[in-house]
Amino acid sequence: MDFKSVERKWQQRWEKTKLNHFDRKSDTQKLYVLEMFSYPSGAKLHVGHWYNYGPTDSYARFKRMQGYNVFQPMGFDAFGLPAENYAIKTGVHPKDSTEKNIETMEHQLRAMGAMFDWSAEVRTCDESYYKWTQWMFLQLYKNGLAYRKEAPVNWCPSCNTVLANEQVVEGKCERCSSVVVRKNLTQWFFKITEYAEELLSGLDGLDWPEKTKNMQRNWIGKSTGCEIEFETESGEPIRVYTTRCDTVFGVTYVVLAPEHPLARKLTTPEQREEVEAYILEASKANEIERLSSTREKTGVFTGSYAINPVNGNRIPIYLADYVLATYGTGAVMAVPAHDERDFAFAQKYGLPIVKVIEKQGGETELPFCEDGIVRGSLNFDGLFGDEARDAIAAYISKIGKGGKKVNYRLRDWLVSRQRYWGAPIPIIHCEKCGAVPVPEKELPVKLPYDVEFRPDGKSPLAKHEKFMNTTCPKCGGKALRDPDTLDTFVCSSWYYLRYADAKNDHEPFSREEVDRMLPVDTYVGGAEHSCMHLLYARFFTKALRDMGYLDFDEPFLRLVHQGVILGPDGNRMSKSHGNIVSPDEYVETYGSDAFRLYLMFGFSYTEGGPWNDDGIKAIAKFLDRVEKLVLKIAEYKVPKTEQDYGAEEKALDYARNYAISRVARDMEAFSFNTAIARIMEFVNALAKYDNLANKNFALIRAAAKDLVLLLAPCAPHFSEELWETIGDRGSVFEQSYPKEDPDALRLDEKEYAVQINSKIVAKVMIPSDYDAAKVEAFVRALPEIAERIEGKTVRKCVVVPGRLVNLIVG
RNA sequence: GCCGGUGUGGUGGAAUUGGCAGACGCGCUGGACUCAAAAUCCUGUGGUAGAAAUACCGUGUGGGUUCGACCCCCACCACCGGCACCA
Repeated sequence: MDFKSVERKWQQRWEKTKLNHFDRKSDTQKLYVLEMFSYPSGAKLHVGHWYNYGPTDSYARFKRMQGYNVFQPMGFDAFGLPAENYAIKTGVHPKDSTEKNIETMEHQLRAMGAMFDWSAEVRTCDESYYKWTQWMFLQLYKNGLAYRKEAPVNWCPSCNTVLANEQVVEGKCERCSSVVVRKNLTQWFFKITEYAEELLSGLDGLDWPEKTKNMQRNWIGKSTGCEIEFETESGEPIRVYTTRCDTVFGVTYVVLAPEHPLARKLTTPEQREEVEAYILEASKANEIERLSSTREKTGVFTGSYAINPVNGNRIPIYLADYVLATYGTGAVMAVPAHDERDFAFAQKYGLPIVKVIEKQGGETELPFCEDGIVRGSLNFDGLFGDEARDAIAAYISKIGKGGKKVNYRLRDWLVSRQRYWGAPIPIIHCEKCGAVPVPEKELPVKLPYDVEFRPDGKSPLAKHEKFMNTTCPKCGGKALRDPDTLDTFVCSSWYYLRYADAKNDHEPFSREEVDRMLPVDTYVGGAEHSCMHLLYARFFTKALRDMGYLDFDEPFLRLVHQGVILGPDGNRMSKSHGNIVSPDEYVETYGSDAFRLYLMFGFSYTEGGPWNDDGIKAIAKFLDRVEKLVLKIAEYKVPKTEQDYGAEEKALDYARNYAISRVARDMEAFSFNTAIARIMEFVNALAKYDNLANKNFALIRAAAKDLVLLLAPCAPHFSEELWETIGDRGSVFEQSYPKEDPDALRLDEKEYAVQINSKIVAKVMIPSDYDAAKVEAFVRALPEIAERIEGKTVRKCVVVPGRLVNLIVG
């Protein structure tokens, strides 16, 4: 088959007949199949895109043939850092390079022959899209879900610019190798923590990989503990959070994160110098370094003391960078006897270690960090674990020094970026009125084109006077725009909603459309988005629901992660490894159907693996074989008289129906490699039958038609072409997916493995309708079995219906 | 360091979830067609021993549970991925 002309022919025909356009008027059941949209950072589609989109498109086509009204849109996540970095390096404007990349990629996506509904295309960098991204920001702001606070950024003092984590290599700037420090800026946050509980509990009802749900659970990190207030001699109390309040009598010091607001206030004059040096040093350590547990604990004494509320002990206050400002209260009570980090720190700085928990029924070796029996803690002695924690928390609450507290590890989402290539934050800063939202009718706040985005200490937009200078919507006085842009995760947190109503120019989407089309039924994309994108999108959906813009709780009902295709050397494909495989040459040589089929057959979809093209020729051969066989069968004339239906016909019919049932099951499960294997088996059976001298033409023709239908989702152009020859009128994708005939799958006999003492000794056919007793009798009567068990007692007989008999003899 | 995942022939990968390990391919062996090659078709193909029937071994390693373990439990090894010292 000349795949090039065939691909062209059918792509044009699909386009003309609008085959891939979602039918909004139809009342058949909708099915929203979504692949994570492309990020056009590279100029071209890579194997990873193909691996995500090709097989998933086959799933979508399969569901369509099963009768669903399938919606499968595609778009581009077009804002982001790489385009800006590329611009800084080459001088090509991000808008120009991005638009060019999108053009190339869209062309390639169309050539893939997927059933994307391009009429719903979305590009996040278009004004018509980011206008509504800004609108989203304003809604969150109006509902108290967006706020400003100080937060540290990675700062390169030499480039005078903010760096992404990715741009910090071993604590140094990737461009100039200066040591990166952390610097506080006032930035916008979304209050995702307000939804922590629902984001956690909502996971239970989702058809997502258990692994991913666990990752999100850990990321949200709910814990139930106790907040405790420690008075200080300077008057300002320190609040700490602990999950081990049963150890509070063993507290021998308190530790604050170096960034803690009280850090400086609690420092005595004689400790000042040392503390300042430590705070500076801590600001240099990048987060990864700081989180390494092999790193030696460091800290510094503030000179101040706190009072342990339960026993009045006077304990020193330290700063140490093993305590994080972002978790809990940014301060911990240290119990060296029962916490490994505190133990190591106490040993290093010579702090007392007081044992207050004893191992139940054993020697207590310090640090002892498990639950145990409370000792040396007044009337709490003898209590154990949760019992002790409940009692002590209640006591702390009674004396007004805190109490039980649920804590989440999840932090609010920082959305400000000091960058150019993103959606401007629609806020105006007025000296009199403060932060004032841009009125909705003035959206979008357009991103100006003529901007100096080379790094020099300011957000690129801050240098654009025309952009910055404006008037305050409230008082009409002179005011400045927010110079920052939004994190691109904001853009991708609602795109799946926009697809439902992509051309709407007076609202982001109509409620009616979005409630009809959403939630997404099946979402397919990489596992690297488990914690960020997938959590942010869930947050947006819930927030929009609470504001009354939509009426469902979760955006993605089912989630599938495709695996990663590695380079042939087993490493992740990257320019630096020099192991990038381009899909283009394969598509050029073998055609898009063969390439897609190879991706589906050669890997376990959710596992991925190193690239290896050994099998791709075989796939092309397989398609040739199918073509020859089907075209040959298409020539057969079915006689008017009825034809024989004997054992061979029954075997073919079995193979056909077995394939139908298994392929459907495997396609549903994204187990594409086994689905294709079952189709291959069917082809083998069909070819075998075709070799017979006498054949039932009606049966073989019907079987060949089924073969084309089964193959259609996986090799769409190829199958359309064959269907035109052998099938009925119309597109193969307008046909129903074959349904298996249960009668044809019913076998009179089944092969049993016969075991004696769990070793296989024979294989034998046994009528399918035999019950366990009959099967046992049948097996024991077999001469070769009878001979083996003669004179021995059969102590037990295990029968697995349809599979196996195990005689235990002694 | 912690968390998660993976480990099956020469190779990509299957295994109805505790029931015949290695489906379906690739590669390789032998054969047919051909002067020959390619293409195509047929045959065999986990390892060891054996002419063969067959026997033994075999799912990273070592234990365990079970009539029966790639699958469940314990300990360990290797590789991959993620990371927030989470108090």
